Order: sequence, then C-alpha cells, then structure tokens
Amino acid sequence: MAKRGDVLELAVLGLLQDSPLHGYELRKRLNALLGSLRAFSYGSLYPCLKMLVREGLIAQDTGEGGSAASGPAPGKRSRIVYKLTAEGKEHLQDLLTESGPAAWEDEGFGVRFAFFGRTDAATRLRILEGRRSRLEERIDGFRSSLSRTRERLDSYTLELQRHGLESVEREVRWLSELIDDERRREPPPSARET
Amino acid sequence: MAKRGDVLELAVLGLLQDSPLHGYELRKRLNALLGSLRAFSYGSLYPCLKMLVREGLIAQDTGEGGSAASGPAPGKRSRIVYKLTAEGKEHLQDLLTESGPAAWEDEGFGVRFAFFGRTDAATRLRILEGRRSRLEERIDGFRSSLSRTRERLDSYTLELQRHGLESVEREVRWLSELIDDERRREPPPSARET
DNA sequence: TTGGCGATGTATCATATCGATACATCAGGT
DNA sequence: ACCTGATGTATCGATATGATACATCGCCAA
Repeated sequence: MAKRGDVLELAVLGLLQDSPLHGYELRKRLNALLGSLRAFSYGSLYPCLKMLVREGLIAQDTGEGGSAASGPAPGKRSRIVYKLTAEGKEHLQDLLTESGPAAWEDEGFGVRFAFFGRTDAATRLRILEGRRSRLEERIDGFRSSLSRTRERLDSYTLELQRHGLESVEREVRWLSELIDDERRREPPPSARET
Repeated sequence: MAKRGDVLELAVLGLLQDSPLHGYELRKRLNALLGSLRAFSYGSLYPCLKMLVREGLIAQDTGEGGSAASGPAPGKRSRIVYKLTAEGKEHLQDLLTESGPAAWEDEGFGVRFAFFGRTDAATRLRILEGRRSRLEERIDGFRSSLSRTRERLDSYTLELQRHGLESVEREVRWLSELIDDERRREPPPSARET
C-alpha cells in the first residue's frame, strides 16, 4: 500500500488544477515543489500521465479554450498539454480529503501539505495530528532501541542516533506549532454534535 | 553511480568486521544502525551477500574457530554465518577511506559516519567538510529557486520550502560542530609539508 | 550561413529495488 | 497437544530509477 506512484499521481493532479501543463513543465514544477523531499524521473512521470489518461482523470488539452496562460511563450514546438477532467477534479478532492495513515507517511504527508491550500480546515487538522502521532511512535521505537543497545555503541554511532532522534523531535515541534495555528484560525467547534 | 547497493555493501562489510553474523541478525543490526536513514529488505540483503561471497570479500564461517561470541544462544537452528575475508578487510578499508562525492551523498555519508570509529582522523575531516559543502550547494539551489517563485506560492507551499531549507541549515550547523570537535581532537598540522 | 550548444520536449529500456510472501524450525505459554 | 510469535533463508512480481535516444528551437559567434 501507499506506493510511490500514488504520491506522484496526487502531485500531478494537484498541479494540473492550477493550469494545464505538459510533461516537461510538470516535472520542473514537481521538483521545485517537492525538491526537498524527492525528485521524480521521466521514467515515472510519463507512464503516470499515460495511466491517468487511460483512467479518464486527465485529458489532452486541445488548446481551443482561449485566453489564459498555459505555457510560457507558446512557440510551435511539439508538446502535449494535459488538463484535469471533471472526474479528475473529483478524484483529487477525494485524495486531498483522505486523512488516514496514507497521509501520515513521509512522502504522502509532504504532497498533501503542499496542497493544504485546497484542503478544508478539518482535514488539515486531522492530517497534522495523524502525522504527529506517527512521528511520536517513531520516537518511541528509537528510544527503546537506543536504551537496549546504548552501551555497545561507539561515540559516532551514538551521535548518529542522537541526531536522528533530534531531527524527528524537531519535526514534532514544527507540527505542534502548525496545529496551534490551525486551531487559532478556526477555533474548535467546542460542543458541536453532543 | 553511487547506487544504493554500494551503501548496503559497505554496511555489511562494516558490521562483519566486529564479528561474524548471519543474514537475519545482520538485517536487524543494519536497521538498528541506519534506521533513521533507511531500512533494507531481504530482497536486497541476500542477493548482496551472495555477490560478496562471489567476489571473495566474505565467506561462510564454518564455526571451528572456537571461542568468541558469534550468535546469541547457539541452538542447532540452520543458519549461514558470514565472516570477512582478508580481501574483504582490505576492500572495507578502501571504502572507508574514500572521501570523494560518494561519501557526501545522503546515504553514503550516513553509513560512513556510522563507521567513523574505524576511520582515520584526516579522512573523517575530509568527509565532514565535503558533506557540508554539498549541503551548502543544496541550500543555494533552494534559495535561488525560492526567490524565483516566491510570489506565486501560497502560504503552505512557502512554509514547506522554508521548513525544508531550515532542516538543511540545521544539518550544516551540526556538521560544523562536528568539524570543530575533530579539529580540537587533532589540532591542525599547522605547517606540516611546506 | 553555418554550425555549435544548451534548453526544451517526448519517450523507453535495462537494471536496481522493494514489499510481500513462502517455507521451516524453535521457544514458550495454556 | 496446540497455537502464536520470533527466528531463519530465500525468491518473485510489481515498481522505480537513471541513462539515454531522438528531435526541435533560440541564440551567439566565426
């Protein structure tokens, strides 16, 4: 479950929601957006586009629509521009609303966070909290593994463990700040459905 | 270049230097040691072991040698214990002394750092500095990409970029501290070869 | 105007890698 | 006696990657 391709699919659909794009431009934006997480290769992107077309989530944009910006200077160079279909928009909404474990994993969380601007407040909060508890589990695993093996580790190994642990703890603190922000923005529904 | 398998190879050789081990135990220690970076699967480990045997870097340990601890309680369960050969030890030393770009990448650096205890001081310093400048390049790329696209990013995308950037900057600071430690431990050769 | 070169653009393939699983023995609890 | 979970070796199909092929374009210099 939660294959890497799913992440790519979500990212492509998300980017196409803004404006129709062709493969090359798509890859550039993909790596600008998620560069801190991971890069995608053409070997993944093009098959993914093909599959999305086959499933009817995106379609070739025969640019008759008219005005808006699609590419940079529209030279006559051969390019295949894709746009979201109605089904694609629907599916994207489903994916963005998904707040279960798939949205807590490293990459799955990253993409969804990048598109938080299109996600409703309740989902944002669920995802942030899920991600945080996911990382807290990881911290627990770390700590117990560390206490089990601490004495037979040399100082460099120990430092590596310590640094890894600290990174995750720092990420948890970051998430906590974001969660507080969200709560401030939309105060809790106090007692909505009792 | 710098495939993932190379990292696994180095890690296996490094672990076997301490004591002969069998696959299952090897994987456990691997994921305890590098858990913060990445997990290795059996689908990678066993082929790797096979290849290392074929290349003569490790060999089956027919446990006649006698006394020392190899596994936990030596029940009669079937297991294949591997040990380093002389060639393997030699190759491991070469790998640990490598201080070029391969030792600056995320995973390559992680493994080598984990085995810093077996690495000489000059190599440690070269690797740490190489890694740092590698990350500084990454920061530059980040910044310029950010300044090029800042205005058309929503607040969440921006926050993601900011957070990614900060993580790398933090890592650079960590490296700088380590470098200072190394320098203090072995003061610079001031004017050794002039 | 020729030609070189780097960016743009689409596309595929061999290879590397992962996750899941099969199969088997063993320790310990009920 | 049975069941469950840890130990242990091993492989396979599905996926992902990096490299590369191929072609057009804009631009600058000789």
